[in-house]
Amino acid sequence: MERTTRQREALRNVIEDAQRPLSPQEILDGAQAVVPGIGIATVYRNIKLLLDAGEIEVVTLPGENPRYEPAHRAHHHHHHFQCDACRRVFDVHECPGDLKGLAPKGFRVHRHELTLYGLCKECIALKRSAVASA
Amino acid sequence: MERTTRQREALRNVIEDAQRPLSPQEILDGAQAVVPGIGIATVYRNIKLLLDAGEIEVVTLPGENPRYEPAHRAHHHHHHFQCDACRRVFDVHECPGDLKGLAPKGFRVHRHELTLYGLCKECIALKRSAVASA
DNA sequence: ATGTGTGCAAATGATTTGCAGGTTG
DNA sequence: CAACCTGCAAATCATTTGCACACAT
Repeated sequence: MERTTRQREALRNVIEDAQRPLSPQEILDGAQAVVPGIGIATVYRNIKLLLDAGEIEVVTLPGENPRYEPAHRAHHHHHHFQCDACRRVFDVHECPGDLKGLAPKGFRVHRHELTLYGLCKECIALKRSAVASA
Repeated sequence: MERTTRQREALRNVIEDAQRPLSPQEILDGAQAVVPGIGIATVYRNIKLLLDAGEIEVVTLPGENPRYEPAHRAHHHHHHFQCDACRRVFDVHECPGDLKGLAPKGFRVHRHELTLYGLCKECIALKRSAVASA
């Protein structure tokens, strides 16, 4: 049965309080403040536990190391938008829908992942003011 | 100046002849058949060279190590399919089309990446024969 | 007390780099 | 023969695992 430890509680809180998906190292950094001496191995072990328990979810974008966020914040089926300027990632709740027809014949499609790239609202505004002040 | 070596030629051919993006290890395996003794370091060094030369392009899927494919094949807009069983990656030439409407309002979408997941033809066949022999 | 959890360090797996010797132009 | 290349092994980087000890229940 799963036990309650200072380390696990600290890790849970760090992930919960973050306003964005965190990398294992970022999670460790946050937990160090509460439980000095906590090790990176404990972070990885608990990430796995929390994933299995369905408390957190992994966010994997192409070419980037995995990050983790609370499951309740990640909800149901959704996609991501990454800003080419600020690199931040936003949730996209729209979905193109059924894509099973796209695969080569004979293949079976179970699910899909979509990442949109471009400029977020804020970076568009920043660019506009930069041009204006030029 | 860049020189012509058996190793480099072999690597180029393996990548060119493949019908799908290859991992460094897959490239090495293919090249071993032509140049026994070729090492993984040579594969990585030449991948970097070919990337800089614009001959090949990187394919990065969420949570996966990079794979490489010839630039002329990558230049056509396309997507990827990854088999949940054998983990191999295949090109998908179909595209759902315009996805600009999916992003939050105020965002500008420049491009998108789509990855389909499921079972490839071969793994479906393997599963079928496994069931048959059970 | 009993088994889970933790820290440390060694083990992985992927990729990079230093070095000494081999090959190309 | 000078510069470029290669193979090997050691070095990184991120992540995993073995072990002995600590701790929750």
